[in-house]
Amino acid sequence: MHADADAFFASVEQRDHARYRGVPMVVGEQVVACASYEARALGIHAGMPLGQVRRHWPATLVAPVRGDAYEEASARLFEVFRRFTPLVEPGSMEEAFLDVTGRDRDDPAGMAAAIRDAARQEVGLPVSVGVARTKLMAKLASRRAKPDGFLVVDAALEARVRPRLRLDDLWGVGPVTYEKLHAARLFVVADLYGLSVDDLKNCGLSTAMARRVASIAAGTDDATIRLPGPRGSVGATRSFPATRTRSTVEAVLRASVQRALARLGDDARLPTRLEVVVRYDDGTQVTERGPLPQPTTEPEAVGAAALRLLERSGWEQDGRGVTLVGVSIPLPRLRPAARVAPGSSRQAQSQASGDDRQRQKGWPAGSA
DNA sequence: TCTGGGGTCCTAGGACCC
DNA sequence: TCTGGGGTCCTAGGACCC
Repeated sequence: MHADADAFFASVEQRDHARYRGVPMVVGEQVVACASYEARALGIHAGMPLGQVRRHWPATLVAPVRGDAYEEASARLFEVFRRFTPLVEPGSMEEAFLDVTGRDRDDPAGMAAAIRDAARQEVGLPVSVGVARTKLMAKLASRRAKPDGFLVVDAALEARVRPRLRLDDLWGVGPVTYEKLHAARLFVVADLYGLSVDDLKNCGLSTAMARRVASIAAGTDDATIRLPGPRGSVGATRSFPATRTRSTVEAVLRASVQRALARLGDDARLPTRLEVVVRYDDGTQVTERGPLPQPTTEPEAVGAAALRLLERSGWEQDGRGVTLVGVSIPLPRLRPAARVAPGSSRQAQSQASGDDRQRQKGWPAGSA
């Protein structure tokens, strides 16, 4: 099952403020982060500059982004999801895959309705639900069910629909991969029939992507729920008009360090590494990575390390303007307390990674 | 059909070790 | 001392997702 809140940010604002209900409105600061369905009907969509919205649709209401409200709504939404099954894989703040195998009393439509009702009653948000045999099909089903609906894809429907799926509609196939498939005159899933993984690799796909695409054609794409582990990294970036002024670039980088560290919250893990990203005005991007002098969340120490990495990128010697800088802080997979003496570290580490694999493999979904 | 920002996963090449 | 094979870790960059 794929459960996905409709127009999440906009729906939270409409829930909390009567003046936003039933009218075209958007959430955003500079650009539209989320448009209400009423606004979408006019042609407004995420990513559109707010200036353009105000020019063409002056009656459209604009709500500022209230991150805390969305976090809170997200937490309550996931509480609802977890009441139906502990096997919940978040896709983002507002959507998740749920393995409900054996929990739906052979009534997937009833269960989808129950989840939607619970989200509506308890969180006040519309949630669309897709039910199917695999994650891909469930995701496509919830997309099709929007807004505020649900769709159950049974075997007969899947057999009809799957061959006709457009490759550029597939979750996991982005513009780059689609372009390669398109160049090989492959457009829908049925065009993949008879092609091997090697054939797809010869189209320029990586091994992992070729396998994924081949499995979609074979109908063996996965239904595995991956339970979320601790997050892998925190980061912050900021874009700005192209500049070559050192004080500007360094100030933005320092501020990014502060924001990334703040994002760490109560996570007890101490970062040991740091990454600095620089984007130039021709769109190219470079990343400098390196160890911190010692594990720390001390802003001064992390900031100093960030400046060294920035220096190392050679941006000042580069003729191009800089349009974005930021940091990403990878978080250690092992808790410091789990560290062991050097003599046995290898065994301890391989054991730990084995555990992680076990966790990531999760549970098989079986067949619906 | 690109706006900005926050993430995950994969890959290729090199260093290093046994 | 050389050769081949296997493995891990690190680095830098890409693709994709919301």
